[in-house]
Amino acid sequence: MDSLLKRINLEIAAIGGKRSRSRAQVIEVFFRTGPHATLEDLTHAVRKRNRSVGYATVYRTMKLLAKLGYAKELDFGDGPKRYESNLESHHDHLVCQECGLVSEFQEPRIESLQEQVAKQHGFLPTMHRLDIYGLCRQCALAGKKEN
Amino acid sequence: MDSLLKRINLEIAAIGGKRSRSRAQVIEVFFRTGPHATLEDLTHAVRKRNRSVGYATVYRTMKLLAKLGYAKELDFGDGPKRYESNLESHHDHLVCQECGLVSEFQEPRIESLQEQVAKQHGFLPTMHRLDIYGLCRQCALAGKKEN
DNA sequence: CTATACTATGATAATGATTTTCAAATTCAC
DNA sequence: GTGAATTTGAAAATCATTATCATAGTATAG
Repeated sequence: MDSLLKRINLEIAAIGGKRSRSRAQVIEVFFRTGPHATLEDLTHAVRKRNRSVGYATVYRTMKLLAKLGYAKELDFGDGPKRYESNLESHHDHLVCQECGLVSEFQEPRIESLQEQVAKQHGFLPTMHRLDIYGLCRQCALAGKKEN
Repeated sequence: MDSLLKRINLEIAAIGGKRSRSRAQVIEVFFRTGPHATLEDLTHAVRKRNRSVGYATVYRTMKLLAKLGYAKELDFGDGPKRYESNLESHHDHLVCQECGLVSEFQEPRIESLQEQVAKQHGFLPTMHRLDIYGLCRQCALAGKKEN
């Protein structure tokens, strides 16, 4: 964690930025918090430690982390954007439309088919997003019982 | 087109709704307009015919079409949501991050892998969204030349 | 250590898009 | 037509995101 923060600070310095306590706190909270947190979630979490951190700082820090490639912005079409660490290997999402649960999966065969499709279209892919919406196991079972 | 409108009106009646001229115009314009139109696009297009149609009516009509399954809401993470007809067979999107071009593709093998993944997770899928972001052929070539 | 020149911050305001409200108009069944 | 309902258009409210600005903090050169 400390070495990660150091690495990020180096990159920030490299693009002409300076360190800051608030930002470091946001970064630490972000990597310690579960995935799919909203800006509001993160702001709340940071403020538990340091009451004086403003929403704008959390916002700017997350934009910065996204720019540097450490965070990914997610948008599942409902409320606000969510953020997740980009340190782990790539994965896609299963989103429950009933309870909001977001789970993750990897499927290399899908990835490679995507590459193929892009190539066929002369398209140079930089990233993709695959979200499957529906009912998670729990909600699917609950739904069945009701009928 | 007329029969489509009739069918939609029947469904609206079935859920206790009434017809309306403005709504019919929105629906017609929507199906005649190219894909990936925003609410603003649609409002403009409708107003060419009928100056008095309000943005709210376009908004409500599109929500209704989405609810009935005739339209799909798209959100590519940039500006406002876009709408496309859901009458054609399912497809996914290639989104150019440079010029904004959105093209479509179908890949049944990806679809079936998605089914498999969902099943493995005990997940009951209702829909999915796969967007590949990157550079379209044109922009990829333009980028190469610059270097 | 201090001065200086910058970046970062927090509060707040501005923006942009979506959604709601409400009185008036329209539709439909009778 | 009449009455009970839905729909409409304009405007306001909401919600999330982004920009602004004066102040505070950080790095660096001397």
